[in-house]
Amino acid sequence: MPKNRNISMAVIRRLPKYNRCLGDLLEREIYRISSKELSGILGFTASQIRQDLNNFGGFGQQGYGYNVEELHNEIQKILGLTKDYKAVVVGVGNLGQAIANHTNFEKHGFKILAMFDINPNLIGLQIRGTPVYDNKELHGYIKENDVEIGVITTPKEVAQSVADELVEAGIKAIWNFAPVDLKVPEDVVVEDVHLNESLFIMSYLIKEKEMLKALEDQEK
Amino acid sequence: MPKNRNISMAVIRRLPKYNRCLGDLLEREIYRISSKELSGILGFTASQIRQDLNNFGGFGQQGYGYNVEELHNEIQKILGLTKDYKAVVVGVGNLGQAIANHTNFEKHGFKILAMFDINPNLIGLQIRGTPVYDNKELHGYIKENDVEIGVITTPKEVAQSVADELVEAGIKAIWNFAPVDLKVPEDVVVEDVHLNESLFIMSYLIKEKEMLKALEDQEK
DNA sequence: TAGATTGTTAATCGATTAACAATC
DNA sequence: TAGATTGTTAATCGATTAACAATC
Repeated sequence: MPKNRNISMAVIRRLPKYNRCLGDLLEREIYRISSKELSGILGFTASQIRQDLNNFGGFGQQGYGYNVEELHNEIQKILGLTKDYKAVVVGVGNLGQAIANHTNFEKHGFKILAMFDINPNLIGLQIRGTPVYDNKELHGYIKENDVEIGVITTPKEVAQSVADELVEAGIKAIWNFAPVDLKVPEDVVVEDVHLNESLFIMSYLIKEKEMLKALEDQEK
Repeated sequence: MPKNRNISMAVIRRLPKYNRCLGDLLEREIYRISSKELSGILGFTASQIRQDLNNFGGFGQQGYGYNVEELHNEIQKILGLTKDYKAVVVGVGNLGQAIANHTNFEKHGFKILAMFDINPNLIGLQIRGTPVYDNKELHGYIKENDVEIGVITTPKEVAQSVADELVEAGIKAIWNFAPVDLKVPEDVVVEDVHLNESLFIMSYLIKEKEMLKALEDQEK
């Protein structure tokens, strides 16, 4: 009976970290854990962990802590990982293929049914078992197969128009790898993976660390 | 003359967005912009934009706004994009290859010199011009070529030991695609791209949006 | 029961927004 | 000069941390 509603993005972005941590603990056959111990592993304060979890319900027990398996199950439910999703990839470049072949996603219930491209050399091929169709068939395919997720790995120039097609066909969410801010109606989810931004942030941090080091050396 | 020091991560993570936006404006031959106009494009408040930029210096002019080209140059400098970086990729799976072949990174000064793997079938190959070497040569190669960035696209089981090798060889930063929290000395930068987490967050948001919609329908 | 640890309220801290004097 | 818009200080908002009563 989750209390839900108005969970902040800061909390949501930590949920997968709890999920992974609890999975690891289970693998190590640890079945009980306190917020204090979790704090040691995750690097969040125990207080924050208790606050975060209590957004969704009281999963712990005073004097005991949390049952790892139970909490793991709850968080999987919260994340929506207990159901399967159908996805298609648009843009059969290296990145698109890498994602389609990434077996790990399927393990978590994200099934990539097909890929789409405009390149006639690719259309009709099977790439590791996943068929490549013509972009023109995108709309029909999504409708027919109740596809919920569209992955955009096209060049940035066509990303918005692909997004429009996906929305038009009734997609629920777009996993966007193109370096653009997509405009979609508010009932469509967009989750961005902006590799460029990640790289540039790393570049900034390298520079910052070097400046800091130079400053320290100077002080000596 | 940047005032730097103690810039919050929230600000840093917005810098690439300013950078991209300004690049787009230049392409559209717009040479002058106010924080108010930027606000309309980026979706940040004008106030936040001025605050953000003033962390690094006063780039604007009262009554005029910002010179797009000048500001773009400044932000590129701040991000450290005016110099070149040498990188290697460890783990020649689909993702590793996708990253090595992603020409866009090279355009911004990130040069991928070589890839490393333990698979004897891959070692010795050239993949689109990038040579694949044996993991054993990693340490020597990094030292000899002054490689600054190591990209980890290995399975998660070996990611930490690869990170250790990279650190040992004197790398400055790790771009980590493995779903683990790497432990490194504090003078090494780690920037994570956790695709799993991104996917799970999307899953959560889909569920949340569905619940919201169901609730709205109920109210009618 | 005594000890441990949660759930939750209150206090603190940091980031965002508003306001406005400075100035181009 | 008058209008526009910055840089910057002050006010607000939200997220994190601390504290502690409830309770297993």
